[in-house]
Amino acid sequence: MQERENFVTEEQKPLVVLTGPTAVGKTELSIRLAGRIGGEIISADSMQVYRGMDIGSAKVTVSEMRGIPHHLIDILEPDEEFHVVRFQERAKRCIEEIHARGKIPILAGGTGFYIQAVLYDIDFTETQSDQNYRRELEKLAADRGADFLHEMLKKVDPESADAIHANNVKRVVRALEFYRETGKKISAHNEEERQKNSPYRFAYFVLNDERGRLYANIDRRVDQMMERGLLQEVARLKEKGYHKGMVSMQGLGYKEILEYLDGETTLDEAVRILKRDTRHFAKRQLTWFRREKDVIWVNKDQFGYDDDRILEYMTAVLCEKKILAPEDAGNRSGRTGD
RNA sequence: GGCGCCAUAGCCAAGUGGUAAGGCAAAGGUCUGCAACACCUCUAUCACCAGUUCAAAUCUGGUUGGCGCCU
Repeated sequence: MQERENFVTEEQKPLVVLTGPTAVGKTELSIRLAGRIGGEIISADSMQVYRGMDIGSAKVTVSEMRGIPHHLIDILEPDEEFHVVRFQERAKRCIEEIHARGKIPILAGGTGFYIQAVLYDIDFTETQSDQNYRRELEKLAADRGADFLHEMLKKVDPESADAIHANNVKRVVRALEFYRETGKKISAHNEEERQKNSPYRFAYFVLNDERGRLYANIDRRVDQMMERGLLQEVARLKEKGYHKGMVSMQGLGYKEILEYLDGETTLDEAVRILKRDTRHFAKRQLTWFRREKDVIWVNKDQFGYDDDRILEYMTAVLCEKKILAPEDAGNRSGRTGD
C-alpha cells in the first residue's frame, strides 16, 4: 500500500538525515557522504554546540572534516542555555542557506529530538515562558510531592496526565506551563503536530550495528577519550567555573568526570559509570529511532562493515527518492536489498 | 582424613515455618522548550535427593560444590 499523502511536490527541498546511536561511526560516514553528494553537514548534537567540550562530546576535528562545511558546532559557551527551540531556529536557517548555495543539507548527529523538531518542523509555539511560574511548579513538586502536581495536571489536561507518569516531574511541569501560557492542552497540541508531514523531501538514515559490537565500541571509545585527556578537559572547564548545574555539564563524560573531580568517587568508578551510562544512552537512542516513522535502517553488518558499500546504498536510495539527480550520484550500481 | 561454615535470578543481597524484599546489570518502552535530560515496565520458586509438618528457602538426614581451620 502506498501512502498517498506522502507524495513529493516540487516545493519540497531535499534533506538528508544521518543518525544512529553513539559510537556507531556517524561522523566519518557523514563526511564521506557529504563529499560524495555535494552536501554540508548540520550537526544535530546537543553537546557539540559547546566550545571547549571536544573530547567528551567526540567532536569532529578540523582535519577530519576534510573541507566539508560543518554547522552548529562550537557556537556556544558551556554556560549558555540551549534547547530544541533554539536548535530548530538555527538549523532551519542553515538549511535555507545551504539550499541557496545549491548544496544538500545533511543533518547528522545523535539527538533524535532535535532531528524530529526540524524534520517535521514542529511548532513549539514561541511564548516568553515565565520562569517564575516554572519555578513555582518545581517548588510545589518538591514541597508537596510529584503526585500533587500530577493532580493539578489532571484537572486541566487529563489526557496529558494520563500519558505522563506522575514521577516525571519535568514533563508534568512543562504540560502545566504550556496550559498556563497558551490556554490549550499540550496533549491536543502534540496530537496535531504528530499529524504533520515533513516539509522536506528527505531520507532518514539510521546507522546501526549489532548490540554487542556497539557496546564494545563504546567501551573502547571511552578509554580513548581518557587517553586523549578527557580528565584535563573537564578539569579545565571546572576551573573556568562551569559546574554540574549546567546543562552542558550534564553531558556524558562531563557529569561523571566532574564527580571524580569533586571527590565523590574514584577515577576508575567514574570511568565505569561513564561507560555504563553511554551504553544506556545508546539503547535509548535506538528506542527513539525505532518509533520514528519513515526511517531507513542501515545495519553495518549487512554491508560487511564496508563504508563504500554503505555509501553506495545510501546514494542509490537518495536517487530513488529524487533527493539526488542520477547524474550527480555517479554510478548507482550495487544497489542491494529492498 | 577430621572439624566448622556456606550454597537464594547474570552479579550483589534480604528473608530462620505460612506461600521469595531491594540494588545493579541485561531487555523493552515513554518522550513535541532542559533530550548525552527526565521518566516507566520487567526477570527465580530458593544447589540436589529424601524426610518432618496442614504448611519449608527457612527444621532433620544425606548427596554435590565452595570456603576456612586442623592432622
